[in-house]
Amino acid sequence: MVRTARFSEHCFIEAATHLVAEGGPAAATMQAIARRVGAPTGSIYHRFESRSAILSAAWNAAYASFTGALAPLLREGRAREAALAILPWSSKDEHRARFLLLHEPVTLFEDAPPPAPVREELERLEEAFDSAFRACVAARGDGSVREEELARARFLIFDAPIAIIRPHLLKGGPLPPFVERMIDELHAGLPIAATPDQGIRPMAAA
Amino acid sequence: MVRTARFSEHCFIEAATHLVAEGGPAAATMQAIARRVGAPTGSIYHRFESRSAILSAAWNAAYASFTGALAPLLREGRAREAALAILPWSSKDEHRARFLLLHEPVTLFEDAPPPAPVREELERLEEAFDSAFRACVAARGDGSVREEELARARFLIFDAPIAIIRPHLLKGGPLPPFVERMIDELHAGLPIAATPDQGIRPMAAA
DNA sequence: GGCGTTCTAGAACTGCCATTCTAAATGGTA
DNA sequence: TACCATTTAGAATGGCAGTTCTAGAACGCC
Repeated sequence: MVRTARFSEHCFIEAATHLVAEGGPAAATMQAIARRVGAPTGSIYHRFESRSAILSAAWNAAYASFTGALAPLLREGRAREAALAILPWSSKDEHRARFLLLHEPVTLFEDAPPPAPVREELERLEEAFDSAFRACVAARGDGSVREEELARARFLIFDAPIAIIRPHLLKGGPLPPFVERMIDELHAGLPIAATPDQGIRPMAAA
Repeated sequence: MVRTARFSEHCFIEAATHLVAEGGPAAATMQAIARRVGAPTGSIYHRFESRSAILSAAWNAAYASFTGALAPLLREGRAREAALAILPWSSKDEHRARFLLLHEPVTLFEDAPPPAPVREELERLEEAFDSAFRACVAARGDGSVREEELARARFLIFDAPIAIIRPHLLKGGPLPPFVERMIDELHAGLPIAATPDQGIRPMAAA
């Protein structure tokens, strides 16, 4: 067609991801993103209609990468491996992990809501991830999925591993070796299938 | 002395806490805080030297309230009760819980660092909390404190309960009853004292 | 090889927000 | 009662960041 682009959508997303990972959402100003890429600020608007569009696109990319690593394992019912998958994923590129795991979306999009198509894509990603969880839980029990078991699975496979590595992401540097053991023991000690009514300890009834 | 103040330090902190809890850090502009209190914007500067001063003061207050509820239990070695203490604390006032548990400090203070005295107070609070953890871990073992055990204790008592209730804080509304059981079983299944080398399962060695 | 489309390039605009400033009000004290 | 430190009150300021605008450059097609 016409003039070849020097700057791709991808490189703007990459720059935004790095900036947020290193300095928080406020560090990812349009000028900072442009400066990092070496482009004029105006060029960003040829790819993204607004700041929240580029930030939410970066969020979607990171979320898709993460859930894409876990979902296949979940669908096979391999909960433990799925929980451990966060380790290679987060060390593969630390910036994306810091971006995704250290910031709530609400802190990114509070000024302006992201455009509809990007928001819809995130909803699709979340639904796909949710259905993978349901498949995992169903595979482990009698096929039915109770809310409590779903919450347990999400905690064991998603939130707990994140909580385990989060302090080390904040400090920076490599993950200590014992985080793998913690995730492992967590799965050995807390089953996804909720024990219906017998408290583990007498005091637990409370 | 002189003219009596209509607006206290406390009510500005309260307003800032609510605004962040409801709409994220960017919602807590100086004018929004003032409007919520019914004061002119200038009045805030008679109590706080800057925006990051008031936000960090609010952070310190919430952090002190939370750690103050846990520390006494920790020092007595009552890890399970400490882990469960987050439940009454967070339902006592949901706004402070949302403020503290849903936002990393980095997203609050990224524009300007908080003034030195407030930062130092936070360091004191963090040290006190850390020492309570060390006391708890020491009380449960032979008195020595290994890094791994400290990390386990922080996860079991602090990060994991937060991770368990976070999804429900994000959605809003009351906590489902099974979160208490999850925290309980977590402590029954994953001991603070690290099992030195015997994997729980054969595959765990990895 | 001109032409139109798409891009770069960067200056200009707009609005918002933290902060400051000036003036008026207040109320205990001397 | 007069004083004056402190506060209210709210307008003014200054800067920054998102967004838009204008001009010019590059490339592939007809």
